[in-house]
Amino acid sequence: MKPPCESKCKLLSVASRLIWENSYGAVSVDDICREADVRKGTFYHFFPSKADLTIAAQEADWQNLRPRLDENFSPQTPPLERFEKYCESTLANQRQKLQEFGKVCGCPTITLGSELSTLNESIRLKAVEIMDRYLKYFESAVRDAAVDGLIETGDPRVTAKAIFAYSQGVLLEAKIRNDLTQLETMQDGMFRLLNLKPKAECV
Amino acid sequence: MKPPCESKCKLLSVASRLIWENSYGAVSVDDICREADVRKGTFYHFFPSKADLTIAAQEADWQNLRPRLDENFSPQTPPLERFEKYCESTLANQRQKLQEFGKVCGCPTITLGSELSTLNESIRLKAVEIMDRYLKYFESAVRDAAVDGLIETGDPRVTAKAIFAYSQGVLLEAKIRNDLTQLETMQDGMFRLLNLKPKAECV
DNA sequence: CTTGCAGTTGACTGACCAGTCAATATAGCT
DNA sequence: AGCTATATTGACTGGTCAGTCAACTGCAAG
Repeated sequence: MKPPCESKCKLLSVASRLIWENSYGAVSVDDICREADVRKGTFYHFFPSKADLTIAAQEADWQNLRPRLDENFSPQTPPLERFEKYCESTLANQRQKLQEFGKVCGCPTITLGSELSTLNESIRLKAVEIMDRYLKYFESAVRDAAVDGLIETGDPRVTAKAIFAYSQGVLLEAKIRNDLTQLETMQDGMFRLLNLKPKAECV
Repeated sequence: MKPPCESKCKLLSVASRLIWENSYGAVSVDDICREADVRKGTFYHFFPSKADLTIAAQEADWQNLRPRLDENFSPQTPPLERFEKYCESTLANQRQKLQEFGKVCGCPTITLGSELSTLNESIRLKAVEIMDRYLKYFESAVRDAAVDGLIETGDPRVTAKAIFAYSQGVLLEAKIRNDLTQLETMQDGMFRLLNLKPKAECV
């Protein structure tokens, strides 16, 4: 028998990758099993359904991503610089995927949420949960920027949501156009949405 | 025999609606035929494949949408007001769909493009084509606003792309959250992205 | 009246779908 | 060694998938 978790972990990572590269609907349980080199019975030993595996894979993705976000949005970093770092690491991530897979794949969570929001309530809720986790980083950065007097104040949550929506829109555009150029200048739009005070010469 | 185009048009409108409400992957040719009350042979008499029907349905959707956009973005309307009108009509459209279907469905083109950008090149290209048509409205409104001295100038195309990406991000967020509240304040973010001159008291 | 043709039908194909299950294997524990 | 949990297998089900096809229909032009 393989070391504990090997089959389960392999299923999670293969599913995560295949769904990211293709779509939920286009990836079958058989596809996932084949690439994970695991038989179907094993799949259903660990996961009650394809949708449950998908939710677990989303959570695993988040856990893998979190250290990067914790670093980008560290309270040790000046607030505006956090957005800068986030834009850079997002671009780097998409660039790497493009290089190894040949296509811009966008954000796995939002792509999946978009495909299934009307079809599978538990997957939709998982996407919302992860979106809200992102939002915490954005919101605290906006709040810290306001405290530092860098931006015209307003409801930080509203501003954070606008910036997040914008970033997801840019990512989606990049995915559909299969072209990263707009992602390279994403920071400009974020700063406009922040309503930077004129005197602020940061960046 | 039915009047000419009846079967073909029914297939287009049913496909458009089903794919909008569900997803490309979740809607089968059989589903479309059943709801259009047309037999499968008829389907394949008019369309060589499911993907071809989908592309034709996207084009038909655009043709139906165009008069609304032409009105929203009429050069007769002051430039900033055009964005205002666009936000209002988009919100109204989503609200109506939510009321009759029970779920926020977002933008059909972008949702489809997001699902299939890595899987079907011709559908991806159709989505890009339609996105570029949207962009023309946005870009000319930005340019007109600059000429009127309402905004800090910059490359109008870049600004238009940012506003478009933002609007799509907000729509996507609304779809995934199944909640229209952020869509109600979309105009604020657009105006921030426009870099309105301080003196501009429009709106 | 007949010939042609776009539109329509329904039965068909073979592949694939998600999910099931009883049998088997292996690990750690006593 | 024997027991029990968990892990694994591979064959199986019934349904659905996209797409095919030969035959049929009714209209219109010659």
